[in-house]
Amino acid sequence: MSTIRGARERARTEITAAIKDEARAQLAAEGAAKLSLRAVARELGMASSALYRYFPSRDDLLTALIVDAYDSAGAAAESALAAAPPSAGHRARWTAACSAVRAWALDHPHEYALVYGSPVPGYSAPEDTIAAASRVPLALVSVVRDAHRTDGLALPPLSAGLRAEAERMAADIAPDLPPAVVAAMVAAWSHVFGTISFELFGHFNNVVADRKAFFEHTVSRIAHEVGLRAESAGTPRGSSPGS
Amino acid sequence: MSTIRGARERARTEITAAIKDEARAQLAAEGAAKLSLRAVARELGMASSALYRYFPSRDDLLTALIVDAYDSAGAAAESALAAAPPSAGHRARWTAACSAVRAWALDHPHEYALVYGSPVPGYSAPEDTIAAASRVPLALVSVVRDAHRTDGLALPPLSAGLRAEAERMAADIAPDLPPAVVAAMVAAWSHVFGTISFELFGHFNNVVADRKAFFEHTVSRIAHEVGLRAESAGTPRGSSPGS
DNA sequence: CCAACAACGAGAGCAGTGCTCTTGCTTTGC
DNA sequence: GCAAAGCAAGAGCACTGCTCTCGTTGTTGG
Repeated sequence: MSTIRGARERARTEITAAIKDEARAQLAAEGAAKLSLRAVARELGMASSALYRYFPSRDDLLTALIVDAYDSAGAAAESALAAAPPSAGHRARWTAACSAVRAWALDHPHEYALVYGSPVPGYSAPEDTIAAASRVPLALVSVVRDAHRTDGLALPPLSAGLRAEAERMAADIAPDLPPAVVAAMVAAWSHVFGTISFELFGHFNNVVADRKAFFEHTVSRIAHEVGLRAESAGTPRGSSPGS
Repeated sequence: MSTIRGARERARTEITAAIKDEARAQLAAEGAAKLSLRAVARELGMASSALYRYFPSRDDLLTALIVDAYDSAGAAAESALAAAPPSAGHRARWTAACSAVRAWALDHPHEYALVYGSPVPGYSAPEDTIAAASRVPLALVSVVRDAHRTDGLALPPLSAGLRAEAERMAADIAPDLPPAVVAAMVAAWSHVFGTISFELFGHFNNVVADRKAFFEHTVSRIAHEVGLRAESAGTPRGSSPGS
């Protein structure tokens, strides 16, 4: 892995990358449904059968693209957090991470649809995707964790029926956070992606015009729901949590 | 339309229905991607080319199924509301409608994915789908409207940046409701479907175990976010909004 | 150094797809 | 009663994922 030994190995990694690049280009141009192995091979000047030496099936190629897409989205969220240090305020970091994910989705709509839309034909999420898939939610968790350690969190309400499940989730995801916060985090996660999906998949057509404003307002409400206090220290909490 | 005139018209409506039924069966069995016109024709004992007399293309068949799916989901929400009269309490009706949508989604996962997942290949949301697509959100709005008229609503906070957009949305969707409530309703709508989508599309795997409990808790939180007061009249609003 | 071996690229081919066009047949409307 | 329109069927085109075989080429152990 460290040093490329022979010409053959070098060629293999290069061709594998070229295939993925061309496939990604087709994905971006036409969507996952129209991604064709033969078209990729044609564009690369090779026989379609040769492509099967690198990816045993079309679904395997798609899975590789899925992992890359998860990583790409995760990297966008992480770099947004890196650019917004804790001194900027936890709520600002939360908004920055969420907006970065939305910007990534708008920039890569077909890749977003590939990972957060309906699962493809016969695919079942392979194990190797879960690490990449976890990067965005983990980035969001890290913001809340930082806030919990420094300023503290306003505990979200937790219904009695969810207490056991919330404790289980907390043990799995973030044992250092209160179960109520972890449950609210999972809800926040699905709310953020629900909003992005609705915008991207056309459900906001004729409904929401200023999508950016709506998203930022929603994300701010979600931050409040998770327990992130209002920004400037001292504001009690009642007045205007949305701005 | 009212009376079926000739044998030919009768046959046409019957065959059209048979095609849709068979297509729906294939959709439920294998998903939208594997729905094949030729397979439908084969199963119906007719030539594939004959099918084009009824649906000019595969996408048109899918569009018909999409409209039916929207209608089916909307009917599920509406009948849940019909079964839960206003006397049952607005929050109970809200929960009933949301749970009915979730139950419908779990019962018809491929149809749900067809309408709320990533849009199909050469997608374009035709005008004739919007009426059907509006049934579920309108059902949710009706619950909130009833609550607004009788018990009143707790006004959700509205950030300054969204005021104009919220007023625009309110004018379009529900002029009789406060803009802040309408904005919260749109967010609630995307949150509910984000949660259902995450459950259905596998993003809750290894995260949420008790999906029903999580969904009901989330829906209750959303109700609070929209402004629906706690159930038993008299409780101020601060104590336990989640239960 | 070179022979055995594994990886590789290309081509042909199979089964399947959406869709079109032409050819007859049947029902409808004047 | 007859022309016109609606209809079913078949052949065919261009495309897809995928498999198999057959030479070729790079790697590697003796």
